[in-house]
Amino acid sequence: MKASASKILADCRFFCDVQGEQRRRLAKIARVRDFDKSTMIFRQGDPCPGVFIVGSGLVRVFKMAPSGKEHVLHLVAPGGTFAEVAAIGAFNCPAFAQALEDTRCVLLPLLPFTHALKDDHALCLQLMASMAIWVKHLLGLVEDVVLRDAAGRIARYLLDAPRDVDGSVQLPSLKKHLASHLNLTSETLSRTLRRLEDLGLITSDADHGIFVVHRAGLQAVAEEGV
Amino acid sequence: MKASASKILADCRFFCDVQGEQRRRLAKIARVRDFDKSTMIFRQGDPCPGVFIVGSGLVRVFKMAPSGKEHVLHLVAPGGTFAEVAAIGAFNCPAFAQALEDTRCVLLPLLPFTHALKDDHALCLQLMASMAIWVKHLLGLVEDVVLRDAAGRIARYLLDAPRDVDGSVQLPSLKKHLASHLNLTSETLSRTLRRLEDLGLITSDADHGIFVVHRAGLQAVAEEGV
DNA sequence: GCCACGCATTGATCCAGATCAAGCCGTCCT
DNA sequence: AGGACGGCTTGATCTGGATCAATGCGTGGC
Repeated sequence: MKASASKILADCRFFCDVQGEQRRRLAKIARVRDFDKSTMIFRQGDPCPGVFIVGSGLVRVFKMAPSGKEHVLHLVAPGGTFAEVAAIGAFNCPAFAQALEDTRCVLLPLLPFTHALKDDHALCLQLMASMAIWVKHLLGLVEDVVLRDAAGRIARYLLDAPRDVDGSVQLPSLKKHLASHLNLTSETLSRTLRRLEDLGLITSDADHGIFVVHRAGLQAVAEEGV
Repeated sequence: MKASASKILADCRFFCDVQGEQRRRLAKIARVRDFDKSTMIFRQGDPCPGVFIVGSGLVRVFKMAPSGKEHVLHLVAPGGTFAEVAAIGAFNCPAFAQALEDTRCVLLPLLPFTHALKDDHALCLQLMASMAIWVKHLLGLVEDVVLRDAAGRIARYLLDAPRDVDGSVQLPSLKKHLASHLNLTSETLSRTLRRLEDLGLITSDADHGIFVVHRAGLQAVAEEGV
């Protein structure tokens, strides 16, 4: 579990294609950071500390309205990164980040990271592509929240989510975080999952496992609602 | 009005800092494209033709739900770009683009553009920053749609929108497009503007001019709603 | 000039999902 | 073991904004 910085770098989607000298350079500036469950890693408006890569654990990145309402932008699992965009764009953290479990991260501190970016064209191209993917994710988010109803969003989530070997989808630790991600209350999430179950599209079992029984049916729900 | 390709390049936020040889290279691959009012420039799912830069006119970039409901991601005025992200990330167009007026664009076709990107580190860095800004815009959009109510979204729009010399805010050509951008119906937009007017926070006059009378009050609306 | 069409405004109604409320269950702490 | 707490489910109600509908207004075509 408690991997070294270079191991974490090697295993992450963002940087795994960066090889040789560039990789060594990144490894050199990398710093390991451990966070206890539920500690806040940074807050909206903080100066950006650099790029984080999750080695183990789980991180929740979310926005907060002045009213206190929260919306999770994404849940970052091992191999994922966060704060890349703020680091690249050189602005303050646009959201909060919180460890949902005991979490080990690698931090590439802002200054050496931007220097590396300036020097290294290959790295730059690499990151460009990763950023484009992040934009795509955000567009999906907007599309979801704006153009789909509750059932549609859940259906899309289930269809897109990574599946286990047995074909089941594992829900995040807490349903309320998933609900917030889908811009729903946990009550509505609960009700809608039940409805999908009653329709025979999915089956669920303890603990947090969901089987998609009727893929085409779910697809229809994602596209047409209800 | 009908500027040349290199003039348009020189005047756009995205590329205006690209100088000398790089600029010449871009100018060389640039192609002028004219679109009549209300023609569709590309459709969601189309292969990405390259990066567009608006020289004159106005372009609406929007998503469409299977149900037919639309949501405008942004309105691109002269000096703005669109399809950059799809070009950089090498995926298909994630949205529709439509000319709202007679519009002249510069197109940097995909292939030569990506080649230029591969060769030119300075250009790469430049675009990276621009992309980060686009991400920030999207985050603002998500935040708006998810965390604010109708009045809050309109208030934020009015506060952020560029002001004329006399301090007035000019609304886009059609209110229904603004409504769609804010994820509202035009009815609700109309009603809410009236409400803000009744509260003495803004005054409006024909045509499409809005004066923010009570800035602090609007700020409060943006943050706390109603 | 006159008509037709599309946009804006206003009113009446409807509905998805939020909110409020209650009960259940698992887990952690002492 | 007992109890306190937090998350999940389910039911009842409320509400912001959508939808439906009617009217007025400006613009462009003929």
